[in-house]
Amino acid sequence: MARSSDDKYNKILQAAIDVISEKGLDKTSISAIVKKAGIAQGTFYLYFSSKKALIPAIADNLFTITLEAVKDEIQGKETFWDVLEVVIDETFKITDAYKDVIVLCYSGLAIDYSMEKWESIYQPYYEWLEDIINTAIHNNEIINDINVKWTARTIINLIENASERFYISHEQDNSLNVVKNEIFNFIKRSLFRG
Amino acid sequence: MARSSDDKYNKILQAAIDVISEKGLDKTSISAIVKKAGIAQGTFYLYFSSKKALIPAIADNLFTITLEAVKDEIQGKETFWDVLEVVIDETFKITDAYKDVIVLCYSGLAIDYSMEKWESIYQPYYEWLEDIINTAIHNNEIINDINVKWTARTIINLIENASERFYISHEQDNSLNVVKNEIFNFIKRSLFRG
Amino acid sequence: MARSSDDKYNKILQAAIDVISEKGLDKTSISAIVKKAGIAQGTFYLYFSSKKALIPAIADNLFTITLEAVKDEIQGKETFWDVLEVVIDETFKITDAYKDVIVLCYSGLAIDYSMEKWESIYQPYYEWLEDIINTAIHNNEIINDINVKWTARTIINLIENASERFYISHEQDNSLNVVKNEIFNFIKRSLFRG
Amino acid sequence: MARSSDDKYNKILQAAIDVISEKGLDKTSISAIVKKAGIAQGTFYLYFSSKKALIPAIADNLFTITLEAVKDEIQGKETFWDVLEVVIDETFKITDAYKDVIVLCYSGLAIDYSMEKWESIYQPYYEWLEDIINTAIHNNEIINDINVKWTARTIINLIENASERFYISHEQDNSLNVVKNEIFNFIKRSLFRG
DNA sequence: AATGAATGAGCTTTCATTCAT
DNA sequence: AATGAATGAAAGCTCATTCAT
Repeated sequence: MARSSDDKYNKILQAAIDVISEKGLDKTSISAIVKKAGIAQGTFYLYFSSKKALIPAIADNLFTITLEAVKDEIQGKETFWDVLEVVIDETFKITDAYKDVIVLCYSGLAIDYSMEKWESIYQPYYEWLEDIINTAIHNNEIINDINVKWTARTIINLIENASERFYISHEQDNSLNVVKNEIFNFIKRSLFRG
Repeated sequence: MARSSDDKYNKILQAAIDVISEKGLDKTSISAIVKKAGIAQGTFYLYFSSKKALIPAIADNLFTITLEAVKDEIQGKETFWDVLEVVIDETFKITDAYKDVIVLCYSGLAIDYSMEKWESIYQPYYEWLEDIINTAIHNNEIINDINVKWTARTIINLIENASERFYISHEQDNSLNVVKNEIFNFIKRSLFRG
Repeated sequence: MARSSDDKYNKILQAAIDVISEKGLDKTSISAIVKKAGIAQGTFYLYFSSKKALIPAIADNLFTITLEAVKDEIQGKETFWDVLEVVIDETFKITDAYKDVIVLCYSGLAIDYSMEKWESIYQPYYEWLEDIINTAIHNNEIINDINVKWTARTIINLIENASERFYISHEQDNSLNVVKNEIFNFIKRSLFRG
Repeated sequence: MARSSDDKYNKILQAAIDVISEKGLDKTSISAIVKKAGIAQGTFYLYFSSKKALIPAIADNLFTITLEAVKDEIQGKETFWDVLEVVIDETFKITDAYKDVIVLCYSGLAIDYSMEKWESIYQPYYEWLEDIINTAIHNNEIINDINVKWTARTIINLIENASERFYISHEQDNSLNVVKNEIFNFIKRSLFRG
């Protein structure tokens, strides 16, 4: 949904991400955002209807980045397991890079109970993985008595949670590679068609 | 941590849960809480240092309830898989009952980056499940080449996420039982020692 | 420092002086000031960073008035003693007119131990009198074995205290003229070069 | 007025002086005072009718100390000029020791416009100096065409202000002795019967 | 489209004081 | 006399939003 053509829209969005990452959502004022963006107070409202409208926009931006990164990386990968590895790698990478923004998204999530908006943002990501899974089933790479929709969502959640526990909750008893391996195997054992 | 002996502490806590569940954290004022609790504005601050201090207390309360419910239900269950079923059942039950509070906890999570507090609240739950897993490994019920700590956390996250997607995100394409089954099997396939 | 061009700044300052004079600093709320000034609550904070920031501004305003009044009146006066008389006259006049504000300044003085600010406000007044004294020494009107800086400060304090005792502490056993005379002579006896 | 027999009264008074000296009047709460005094919140009100009632009590305490110190030191001094020297010495000494309390008294001065109370506290000090001056006139040490009451007040104010400028406003261009000398001579030149 | 001064509702928090024990 | 939990009024300040320019 990003109006990438519009200079100011993105300037504001980036300024918002920067300031909120640093200060947290609550302590971030519009005035701090516009100051960083180098625009006037009132101009903000020409591009966003309210402060709350920032959050879905930020989340949307984040998911676009994630999905694009994943799609980029899977070029040439053939098996489902290669794709899974890429998804894990990229999710960890992006979680590390955007941890503050992710936390913000969680807090934004609670505002207005805007779950629907949330779901619609995730939608393309879910659907993309559903396709991948269906292909894998078709190719006899993975078992077929699963609910594809539910499994796509579960896998994404699983990986996201693991990476958040690693980078945000600092649950770092194990090295990055150990954790990535653990999650890869956890999923593989569950889905692999032996 | 629950000072169940302290009348007023719990009165405030319950009022806070009620009001926040209804209105959301942002739109909940202390004055609404104290009004519901039937105490004076200042009295709130004798029991909680600030509005933010409510959130860990509420979360703590929620986890105490969950863990107690689980422990209650597993009386007499023998196998790991029975226990897993109970954990799934209870998690879904409590997610349903406390969905508003759970959302609030997520948003609270972002305030002050208080991840440490968060972790310490989950800790007993994690440790309890680690014990269960270790026993299951010992009994040859599940495979043994897993990282127990990481797996305990992952299972809990997995189940919580599934139930939240079901009750909070209203991802209800499938019936409750189908979903519960799906998650049970997802985990079982991954851990079962055939 | 008076931004006489700025309409609102002065409107607030005047309203603050009025309200504080009437009610005292402690019992004066910002809301009373803005009400009197005919502006919104938030507007106050566009011009003053806090309630406390009013006090130096008020004091500054008061001193500017005093010094200007004195300078106005000494036009054409030739001797040091004529000038001293004017200083006494004007100090008493202004003390009478602004007694409430002066009391407020004393109390404000204690807030934040902001003595430095205080000193910098007095500075131009002190320096002006130092010049007068130096000229008087040069003209052989007064003795020359004094510390000019210290003496300037002392004379101003002496006169201010006398007028405050008269108008604020109501130490009015003697008529205004008697008191003025007493102080004039006290100083003259001390400094006159016979 | 000091109920020196009453243990708790003085314990509170001393705690108040300590806390207020450190934090300033505004930021000092009764709760901090009672905590320091080691008594209960309510007990404060058995000895002082309100927070404001503290200030005259503190001031009274300060003046009692000052006057006693002066009286102590003038034992055996014969001339008015010896006494004047003692008054200067002791005033500077006490100003240095109690600067924070003095500042507090200034700010308290503005509360309630309680000038009358103020005057009554100073009264014994003023009267004591009037007696000294009358004796000096009688002994032909100083000139006789002065208003004794006014002069007593003026001398005390003069010395107090000089010492406050020195210790509180840090007007320390000159050494302590230079300043003391300056003030002694300023007064002597004004009053000496040559 | 862009500005930024002005708005004013509404919040959290403090704290002097009370009173039942 | 002493306590200290409870009170609740009161106030400073913030900040999302508006609107005249």
